[in-house]
Amino acid sequence: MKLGEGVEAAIHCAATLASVAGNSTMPGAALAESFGLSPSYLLKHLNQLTAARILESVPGPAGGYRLARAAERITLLDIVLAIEGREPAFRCGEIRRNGPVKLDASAYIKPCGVNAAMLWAESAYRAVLAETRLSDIVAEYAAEGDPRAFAASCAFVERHQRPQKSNPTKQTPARS
Amino acid sequence: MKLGEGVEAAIHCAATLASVAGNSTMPGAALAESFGLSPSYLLKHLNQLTAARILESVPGPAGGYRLARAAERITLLDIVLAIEGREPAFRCGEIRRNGPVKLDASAYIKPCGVNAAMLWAESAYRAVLAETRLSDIVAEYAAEGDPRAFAASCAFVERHQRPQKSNPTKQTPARS
DNA sequence: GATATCGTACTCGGATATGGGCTGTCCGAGTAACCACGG
DNA sequence: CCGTGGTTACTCGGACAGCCCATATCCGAGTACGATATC
Repeated sequence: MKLGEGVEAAIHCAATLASVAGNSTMPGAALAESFGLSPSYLLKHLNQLTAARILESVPGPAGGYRLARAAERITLLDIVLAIEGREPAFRCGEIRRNGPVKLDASAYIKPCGVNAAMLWAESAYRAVLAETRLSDIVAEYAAEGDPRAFAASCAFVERHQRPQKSNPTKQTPARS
Repeated sequence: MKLGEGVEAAIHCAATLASVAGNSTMPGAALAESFGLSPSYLLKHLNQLTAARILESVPGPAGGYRLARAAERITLLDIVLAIEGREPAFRCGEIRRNGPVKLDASAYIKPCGVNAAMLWAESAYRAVLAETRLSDIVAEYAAEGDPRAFAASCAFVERHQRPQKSNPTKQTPARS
């Protein structure tokens, strides 16, 4: 039970991108610099977010990343699942069947109670994450956070965002 | 976000030990055989449960493991924390401070909102696990599970449990 | 001066090494049962 | 027959390798911008 540290980076990057106006983009290198992370490694996580349709990428000079949809329609659950994978954390190996007494498969038609309990707990975890929108994170940061830090963040975004020629049709073209 | 498979083994073993009567014990080898697991490896997890005061171990011949307290007072959270560790899954690296603009530490007296949201979700996860007692798992298994599997499990326990001479004072003596 | 063409520089994307932790196994310390012996 | 000592065998506990995934990095494909040569 340990989340990769890429989750933290992904959430902070998404929150930063939420401050980018319109369809402007921000390069991954700028995001990495914003949090003191390795640019090459952060690209991997940003790529995962792009594959999950949370971010959009624009190649070429003046390219970068932006949110694929409004921050109100992105939840923390989306980001966590994009980074950590969609399968549940608890995987039932059905070890109850591996005992010395071999029973017919009809004895195990009922799902494993342990698995059900663990999955129920995890559904509660995911429900809370699903209730937290990215816009909530940004709003809480703007309201509760230190004004200096917020201003510095906004200035950094303003300095590194690259406006795009309005071409909303052709973006993130290929998907293998 | 992926739990080790030792959690599943630990829960099933604890549920099995809940069926052991009185202060009798059950060897780890029998528990491993009961689920088709490697005895040597299961010992590691049972040892963790013992260190967490969930199980008690009795050395020597006719020794083994038993629950340290009633199954009603053992929750799934206890077992999960004993195996996976007590620290939260999400570790905030405070990457918001690592940006190029160096601010005074007074700008970060407020806790990180991302960290708070993730920890809040995890507290919901743990709350559900804390509400599920080991006795609930056993009762659900006895009521909902297949009667044949339950009877086989009870017979296995009955065959492998070792009664102890009533000596409740001196058990699990040393703790380093 | 306007336009087509070429070169360049910047971006993302995937393929490639490395390290830590979970997995799996082994051997040693300790203890209670068992048995032999003596009283 | 009962008590005592030694042996034995069984248990747990911790120390030792192996493998897989997350981490970290690099290089290549693709694209828009800018300069340049031409009309």
